[in-house]
Amino acid sequence: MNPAVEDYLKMIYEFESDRKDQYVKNARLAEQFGYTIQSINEMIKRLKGMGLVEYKPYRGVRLTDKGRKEALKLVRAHRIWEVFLSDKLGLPWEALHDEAEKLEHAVSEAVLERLYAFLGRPEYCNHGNPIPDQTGHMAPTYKKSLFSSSVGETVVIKRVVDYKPLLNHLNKLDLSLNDQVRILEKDTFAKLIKVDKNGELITISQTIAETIYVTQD
Amino acid sequence: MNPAVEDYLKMIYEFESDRKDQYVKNARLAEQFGYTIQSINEMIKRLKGMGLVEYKPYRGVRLTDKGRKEALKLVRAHRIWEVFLSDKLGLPWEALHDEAEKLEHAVSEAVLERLYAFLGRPEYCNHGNPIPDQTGHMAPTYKKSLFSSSVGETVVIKRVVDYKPLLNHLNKLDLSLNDQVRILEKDTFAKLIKVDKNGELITISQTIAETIYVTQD
DNA sequence: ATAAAAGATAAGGTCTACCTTAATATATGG
DNA sequence: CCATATATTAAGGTAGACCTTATCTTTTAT
Repeated sequence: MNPAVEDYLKMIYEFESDRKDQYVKNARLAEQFGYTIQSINEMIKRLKGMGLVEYKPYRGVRLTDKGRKEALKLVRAHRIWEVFLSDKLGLPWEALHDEAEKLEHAVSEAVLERLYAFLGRPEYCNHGNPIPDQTGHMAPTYKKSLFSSSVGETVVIKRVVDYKPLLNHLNKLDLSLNDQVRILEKDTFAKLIKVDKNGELITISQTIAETIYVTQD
Repeated sequence: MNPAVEDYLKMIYEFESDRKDQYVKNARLAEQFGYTIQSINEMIKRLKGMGLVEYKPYRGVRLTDKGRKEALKLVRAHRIWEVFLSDKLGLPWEALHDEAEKLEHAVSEAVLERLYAFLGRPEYCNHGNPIPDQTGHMAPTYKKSLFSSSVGETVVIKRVVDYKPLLNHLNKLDLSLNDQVRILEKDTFAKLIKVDKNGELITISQTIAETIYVTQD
């Protein structure tokens, strides 16, 4: 279980859970990693040999139970490190992902459990993604997007997609996790949504508002 | 600067500073890593190509300033992680080394500086080794061994060699960093030293007592 | 139904960091 | 000062994880 293998498992896991694809296409992995499809194919064979994925030509790849278990460990490590980096070291949220990406491969389960306890067993990371426990269970994922909210509603930002350019953009808009906003106006033609945050008017494009998840307050 | 290269630099650094060898012999590196001399030779050539070491056949290898700077970064990262693992997560000292070994390669300088500040800028790690600052400067290394102390002296344990079997042995003897002991008896023929720790009589072999460093109280 | 697009496989290449076996050079001790 | 032990170099090999070019197969869309 080296870092390369681990990265593949995590990526496949994220695709599976993200869009509920039955099978993840090799081409999508290639695109995401920036590798050629041939490299992906080779690696998939290796993963299959290790019993971590099942693979159907022209269909794609899917995690086995064993593979999913491994992927969850990584997701868990990643999110726990994000909480540490943010809560204890004060790293800005756009920097968390890349640093956690390195740390997640560098820690034994024993240390991870201690770190988890040290952080107070958080349920969510600093982008609002749930942290699986040792058995793989996790709190629900917020699924209601900001753009799907109705005018007049007051909502709280609970999850954002962990993608650096997006996070930088949200910084510019002065939007963070747990911010409360009220929907003032939604223009489905102009593809814009206008919200109020403590008297401040913030205009957000539909594309961006669809990557922000909220709860009704 | 991949992990393999980093491990070599750190090892060479440790040999250089440990025994003040002018040049580190390839064979010693081979022995320490458990690799063949040929592998060492290849890697040394790579390191030389990167300008990290100078190499004289039949003499050995020595860090260049650039190499030493890199090695110090690693030593620093290693020791800072040890403090974190011990002070914040409560890991026993015999487990620190192996975990820190993985973490030291997985962290950017920016995060390391934040971690260092979070820990209160410690001067020494939990085996008593000094932590270099960003410029490479560090507090003095304790050099007086327990075995070199005289009968009747009261000393404090300030540094131990970071070697797991030794640390396990010290655990069994109930000896830790910052323990105060009084030398009761030193038998250079039997190669034993007897000390008193809070009324407890502890017998230590010369070999072990030479890996424990103290200050006079 | 078939052509174009998408996907898979095959063959051969690179680089890193290891390995082994064999030949050669140097150092040093008697 | 020369033999032996030690150290170095050379040549060729492996596995992992990537690459390219070229061929072949399946899906899907008209």
